This record gives sequence, structure tokens and C-alpha cells, in this order.
Amino acid sequence: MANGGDQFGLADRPNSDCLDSPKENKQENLSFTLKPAASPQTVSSQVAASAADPDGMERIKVILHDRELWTKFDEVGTEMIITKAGRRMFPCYKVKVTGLNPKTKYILLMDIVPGDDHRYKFADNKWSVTGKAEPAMPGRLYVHPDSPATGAHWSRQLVSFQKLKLTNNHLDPFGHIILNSMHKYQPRLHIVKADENNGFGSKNTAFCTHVFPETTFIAVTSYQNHKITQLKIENNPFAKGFRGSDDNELHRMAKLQGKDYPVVPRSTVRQKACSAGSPFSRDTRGLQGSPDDVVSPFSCESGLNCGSPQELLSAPPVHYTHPHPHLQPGQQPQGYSYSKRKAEENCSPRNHQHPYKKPFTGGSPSEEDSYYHPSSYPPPPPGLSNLPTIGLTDSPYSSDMGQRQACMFAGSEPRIDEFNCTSWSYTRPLPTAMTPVEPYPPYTPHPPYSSSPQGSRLSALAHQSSPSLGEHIPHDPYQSQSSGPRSQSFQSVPSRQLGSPLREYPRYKPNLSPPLYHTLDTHTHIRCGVPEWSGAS
DNA sequence: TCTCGCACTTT
DNA sequence: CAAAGTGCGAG
Repeated sequence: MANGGDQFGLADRPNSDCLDSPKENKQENLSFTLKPAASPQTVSSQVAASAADPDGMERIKVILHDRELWTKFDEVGTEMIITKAGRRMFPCYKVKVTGLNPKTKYILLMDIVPGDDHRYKFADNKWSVTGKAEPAMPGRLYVHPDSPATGAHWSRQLVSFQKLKLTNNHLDPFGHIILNSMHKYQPRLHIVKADENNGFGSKNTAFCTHVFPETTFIAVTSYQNHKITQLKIENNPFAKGFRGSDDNELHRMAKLQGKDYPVVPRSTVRQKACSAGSPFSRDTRGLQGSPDDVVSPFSCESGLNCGSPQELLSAPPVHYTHPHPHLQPGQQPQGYSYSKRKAEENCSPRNHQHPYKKPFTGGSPSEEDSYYHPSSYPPPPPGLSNLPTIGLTDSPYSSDMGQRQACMFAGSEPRIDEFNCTSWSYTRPLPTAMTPVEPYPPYTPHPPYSSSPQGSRLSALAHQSSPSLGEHIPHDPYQSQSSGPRSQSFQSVPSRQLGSPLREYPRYKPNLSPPLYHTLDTHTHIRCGVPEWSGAS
């Protein structure tokens, strides 16, 4: 249980000092760059940042909605069901975003990256590492259906990613995010500036990434920890039928069972049985490797960044490894975020777009619209730089399509060279147009995603295929963070500064399939740029 | 472990 | 009312 919080070991994060934002009720995440002088963010300071942050990305703050609920799950060890058809996440990922320029258009998207390189098992009422993680799959991005939209739009109300679905089907044709069961993951939010001047592809594309450690979870095909089952039943309206408190239930159960069984809902029973608490909290973490303390989440390179998300993605650079952590002065407490200014464009010719195309068999996804896009995976941000042009200007679609979802795939392998360039495509909802070419990405054993540009390089160094956050990092950046004040604040790092290396995912072989890239006209693929930050170049 | 159909729920 | 999201439990 709660012992410490996460069982995954994620929880504790360093508290960074960076900002502490006021965490009071809610904490907000602040993102700020840590530029050297950057002031922490008070509001005022944020404003001031403009010079250095022309795009204002550093002023963006993101607050995780229902953080208390996320924390409850996190303390037990959040599990998210993954199914062939796709399963929503619960708790639902919703955020409040502030600090956006009301008139500027932004694209909000999410991706879910490996939390570490391990495969887990749940035995003896606790999670433990059983081996090395499977190669990551092609990373897919879930573009919020309202994208692109103005800052005013995003700020008006909570931004919900409730339609995002998780699947274990490597050939998923719906554009859902593909994950491996019994592996740990970390959702990330990316905010990409999409103004008219620079469509996605432009080199100046600015973006920032926000990570809330308490949203880390282990993907499962069926719940392992009864406590999680219970929390889901108690909090998810759709599972109300399993709530057992009442007699009703018992009766109900009886009916269902039709038999003589005792009629107590299992979950209830289980719970009780287990109630002892989850042992694992800490244990698990140990598993992860991170010693509890450890943690430094991210080391900051220049001191600037501290754990940038990127890092998360990417393998931690060398820095990472540093264990201990104490946070460096720039770190932050709760979530972290980083922002990058622009990516340069280098596109490497390489991107392969991989053509795979397959007919979309699946029939059209009924779901609303899913689109796939290749992208470089992980490093989102970096990649982001290349977002396709959606309609920045206004895409006609945007609103209409409110529903559509877009996904980007990671496509090509990101190797270093290549990886600089990422291509993204964005599809619109047009059905026809959209047909994904390849609906299914072939499953590649290795994932495509490498993330960051630099990553590639680094990665090489790092080598590890797994990018997981945890791994390199002394594990879980989050961990450290989580503990304290979690969530909210992030660090933002200027992208350039991030030198992070990224994690690399197993690279994907070109042959394998690149992600699909299809493209219809609609989407464009934008450029690849290398993020400045990339490597240290 | 994972998949499937089920009854139940929300939307 | 229909569609879709839930966990359950047998296979």
C-alpha cells in the first residue's frame, strides 16, 4: 500500500527544488525553463520570461486533474487494462492548461513511453521484475481531437484524453496506443505551438512536454492487484455494477451466479483478503531498481534541465546515471515539463517513410477517427517539431472533427541520423483520405521509436534499448518526484539544453516496418528537424 | 496469460 | 433506445 507510494517505485521523486510551485491545493506544474537564471516561476516571473522564451512555452502550466485519485492508484500501483479492441484509461487523463497565448494555436497530444526496461510479474501480492522488457512497439501518439485549437480554447476547460485507448494488439488498426502487458509506462503530454507561420513542419515549432509521475502504470490484460480492481470499481462509473456495498449486490450476485455460491462480489472478497495492504509498494520499487532514494531523477545537464521529459523518453544521458540525486537545483517537484523552442529542420532524407501499406482492414474504425501518423516516436517534442501541418491556420477540421483522434506513429527508425528528422503526418478525419495506409504497422520487434534526436547518438552510447525512463535513470525519475509533491510542477527544459540522450528504443530496423506512414494528402509530413537540443550538439 | 461473452452501467 | 465502457469468470 501505500507504503511509500508507489510500488512501482515511481513515486518518489526528488523534490526538486526547482519550483515549488505552490503546491497547495493543486499544484500546478510549472514549467519553466531552467535556464540559468530563470526564475522560478512565479507568475510574474513567468511573464518575464518572454525574452528568452519568445514562444511563451515556458509559461505554460499544466495541472493534472483529479490528481488525488491518480495518487490513490499510484500508491497501490496503477494498472491499466489493455485489450485487443482498445481500453480507455481510468483514471482518465485530464489536465487544466494555463499560460497559453489565447490567440495562438496549439496541438495537444499524448504518448506513453516505457517506464523502464523491465518486464514485471505480480506474485505474492506484489510486483517484481521478471526480466527485460520486450522491445517497445512503435510508439503512437494520440492527438487530442480538438487540435489544433487556440490557447483560449484549451484554457477554457479541462482538456480530456478520455477517448484515448490502450491496446495490446501490435497490429491495431484503430490508432490506439500499443503497449505490452506487464510492462511499466509513463504517459506524457506535449503541447505544440502551431501557428500560422509555422506549420508543423516549421523549424521554429515550439513545444513543451509535461510528465506526471503519478500517472505511471503497468499495462495488464487483467487486473493483478485486487486493490486496483477495487479502486476501479469504486471510482469508474461504468463499473458501478460491481460495487458491492449493498445488499443489492449480493442479490445480484446471487442471481448471476445463480448458484449457491456465496454471494459476495469477488472484488469485495478479495479485497478484504488482501487488505493487508499492498506489500509491494516499496518492494516493487526496489525491484525497479531504484533504490528508494535514489533517484535523482534527472540530472540536469547544464544544470538546467533537470529531468526533462525527454529524458524520460530518452535514455538518460550520461548524466543520468547519476544516482543520487539530489535534485539539483533545478528540479522540480511534481511533474516535470520541458519546453523546446525550435527544432531545426534537418530532415534527413532518411526518414523512411515506410511504406507499408496495408489495407486498412479493420474496417473503418468506427471509432471516431483515428489516424495514424508516423512520427518519430518518442521524443516527442523533438518530433513535434515536425508536426504536420495540420491546419494550423485553422484547420477546417479542427473543430468539426472534434472527435477525431489522431495518432501519430512513430515511424521510422530513428536512428540518429534519421532520427533527426521525424516525420509526422496528421490526418484529418477524412475518412477517405485517411485511410491509413498501413493500418497496421507490422509489428516490429523493435520499436521504432527512438526518441530523441540525439537520442540516437546517445542511445548508441547508452545503448540500451530500453529506453525506459526508469532505467537509465536511476530509475524512475518519477520516483523521485513522486514522492514529494508530486505532480505538478515540471521542469521545463529548454529543449536545446536537454541534451538528453534519449532513450533509445530498440531501434527499429528499417526493414521492419516503419510505421506507417501513409499519407494521404492530408497529412503532411513535415519536416524533420533536429531539435536543437538534440544532442548536445 | 489472454480472449471471449455476459450482465450491468453510463452516455 | 442504442451504443459503448466495465469487470467477471470460464475456456
